[in-house]
Amino acid sequence: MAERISESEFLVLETLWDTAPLTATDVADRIGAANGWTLATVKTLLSRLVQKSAVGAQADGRRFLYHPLVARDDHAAGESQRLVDRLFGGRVGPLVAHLAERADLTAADIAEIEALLKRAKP
Amino acid sequence: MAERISESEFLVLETLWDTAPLTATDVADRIGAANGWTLATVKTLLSRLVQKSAVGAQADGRRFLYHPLVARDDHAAGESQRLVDRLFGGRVGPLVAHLAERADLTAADIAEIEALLKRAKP
DNA sequence: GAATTACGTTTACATATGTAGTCGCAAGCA
DNA sequence: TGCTTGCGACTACATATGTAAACGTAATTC
Repeated sequence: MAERISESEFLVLETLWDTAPLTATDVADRIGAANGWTLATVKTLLSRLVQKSAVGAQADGRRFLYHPLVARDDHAAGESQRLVDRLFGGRVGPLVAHLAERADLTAADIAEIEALLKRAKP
Repeated sequence: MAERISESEFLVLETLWDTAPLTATDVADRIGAANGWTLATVKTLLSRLVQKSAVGAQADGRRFLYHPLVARDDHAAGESQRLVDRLFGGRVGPLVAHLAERADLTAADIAEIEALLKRAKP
């Protein structure tokens, strides 16, 4: 399902997108210290992700190997859509306008987007 | 401050961006029913927005006239930046790519963005 | 075989958020 | 002047989220 994923949960999910499957300890080793989390915290986040069907767990002996059930792209697309809907009435133009105004676009970005638009054109 | 504003609070803020100042009752009249909120709920949301310094309250006799303290554009820009940072490593290109792939771009959007990019170009 | 270790599960607790009721007071109406 | 009404403040309670300890059990080590 499309259960909402929290910020911390997202960081765990990112780790699994990067490498999967991983055990809870693996995940904690990779991002625990960086976020100030103990192994216990990582375990809780993994459990909640499993509950939300965002992550799957395959038994491997007495432990679990966790792997993502939602695609990174799907999640990103969903969140992007949410933002565009909420803040810009579903219009992408104004979003890009905002980002462009804040000089967040490099020349490479511009070239990339222009190429994309050409392809998107009917 | 740049306190995070919740979804419900955002809806109240939107109302004030549309028209300000408004009393709590005014806000409730405008968006209460549509969201299934009672006046009490609207009052709580307004209080929280005031606490977060996102909304200001000017005493008008016994009641308050509420008005936004944060600009709609600033909020939108901040949230957009957050999304881009979190999901796309700060790169705008991939964000647009996602939206383009999902066919969320109309011909008008494309024209608009192209015009924007031309202007943004050095 | 006993002690320690490695796991997942259960439980815990604080803060944020969604949603709303109650209280106390001031203002207007009767 | 007393009653009603309108309003903000305070209080309340459920769920979500951040963060983690305790518990029970299986495996590994000595």
